[in-house]
Amino acid sequence: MGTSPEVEASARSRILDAAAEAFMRSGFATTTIDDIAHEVGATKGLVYYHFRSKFDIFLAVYGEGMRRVRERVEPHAEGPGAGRDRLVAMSIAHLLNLMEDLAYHHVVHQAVRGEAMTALKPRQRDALLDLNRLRNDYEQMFRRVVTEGIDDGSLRRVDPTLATRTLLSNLNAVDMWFRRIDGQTGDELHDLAGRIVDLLVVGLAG
Amino acid sequence: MGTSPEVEASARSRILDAAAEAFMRSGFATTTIDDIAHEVGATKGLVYYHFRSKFDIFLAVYGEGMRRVRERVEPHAEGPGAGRDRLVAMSIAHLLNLMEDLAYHHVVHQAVRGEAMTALKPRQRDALLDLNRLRNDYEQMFRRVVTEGIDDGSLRRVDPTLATRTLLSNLNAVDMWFRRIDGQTGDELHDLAGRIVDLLVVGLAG
DNA sequence: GTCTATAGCGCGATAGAC
DNA sequence: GTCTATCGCGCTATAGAC
Repeated sequence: MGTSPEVEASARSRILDAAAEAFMRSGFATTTIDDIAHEVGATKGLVYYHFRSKFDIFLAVYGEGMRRVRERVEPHAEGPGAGRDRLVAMSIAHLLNLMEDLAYHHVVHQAVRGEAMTALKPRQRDALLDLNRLRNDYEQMFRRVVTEGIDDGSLRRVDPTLATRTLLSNLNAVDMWFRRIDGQTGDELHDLAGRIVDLLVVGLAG
Repeated sequence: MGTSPEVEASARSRILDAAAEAFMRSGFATTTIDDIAHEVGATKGLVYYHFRSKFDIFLAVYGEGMRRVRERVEPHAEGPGAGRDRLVAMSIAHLLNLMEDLAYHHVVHQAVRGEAMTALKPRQRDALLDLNRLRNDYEQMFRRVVTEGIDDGSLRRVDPTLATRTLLSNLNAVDMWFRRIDGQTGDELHDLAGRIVDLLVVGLAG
């Protein structure tokens, strides 16, 4: 909501980007406010003008990351196709988001693992619970499509909860080893994502 | 190597157990030496008598965890069976170790993700590199069996590196949600492990 | 809005009693 | 071998200048 289009990113969003990078590199507990400020090219003062605490920054990154991945994956959940096809499309979209927005994804993953647990003020606790609810809804969306795939015969009869958990934690685990290489095209990323999803959907045995 | 059998666990191993639990609960960076000492029912003094630093404790837990999982999985890698069958046996053994030794497994997983990175002294750096080599050998053992499975026709033609990475990170991701329930029998754990491995090997689609 | 300076304290590590 | 006491650093967070 700036006054002119194409302006420089706001201080707030530059701080969020820097924090996401720093949290990915060092983890929440080890990252210092000075690290974040330094990455922005500023000092602590700026950071504390825009955010009340380190944990509030973490929450903001978590929220932004969830918003972005949902926006990208949700459209593929609906539609006329078979459950299996929709699940594949969602999974590829999830992976592309991971690859193109690695730092934010990494922070969401940290949050899901329950890292970054300091002593929370009530305000922060509520915000965290809200975000975790969003995250559960996201998983629930995958589980729904898995169930529909079983019902329409495009997936075999597996435990939907276990299968969804397995699928998502595997997609997320890609952030452990994936690092974007310079010059990698969108097509190459799409191909890699497709091969990973194929391993999960079709399995190792034919 | 105590002087009598069936003695109480040594102080050193009680500290390791306590540290593994604490690192699992709070992560390396957030865990304090006091936390560990408190869990042992002692004070800092004891801990620093047996270990030189917090990171040295982490390394010792990492090493012990790697030793245990290797000991349990390695025997299944050899033998006359098809690659696929050996891979399934190894994966189930890996999961059973995870479930029955959750805290140690959790710390190994943290180490593999590259958490716990403080400024390392040369001595610690060398020890860490040694352990990471052990860990790479462990993954290499899985990759070898995957390749053999492809060659003998029991697995389909996939990229062995990508497939192994996917398999292992998925097996490890189980530590995110698995919590041992009281009264769970060994058979129940074995059954759960089998269903997870089935999802990975056979896939979601038939 | 952004900076500098500093308060305040938690925690890793050490010294030394028992 | 285990405890108590304490040092000293590094970091979150705040106060106040510009």
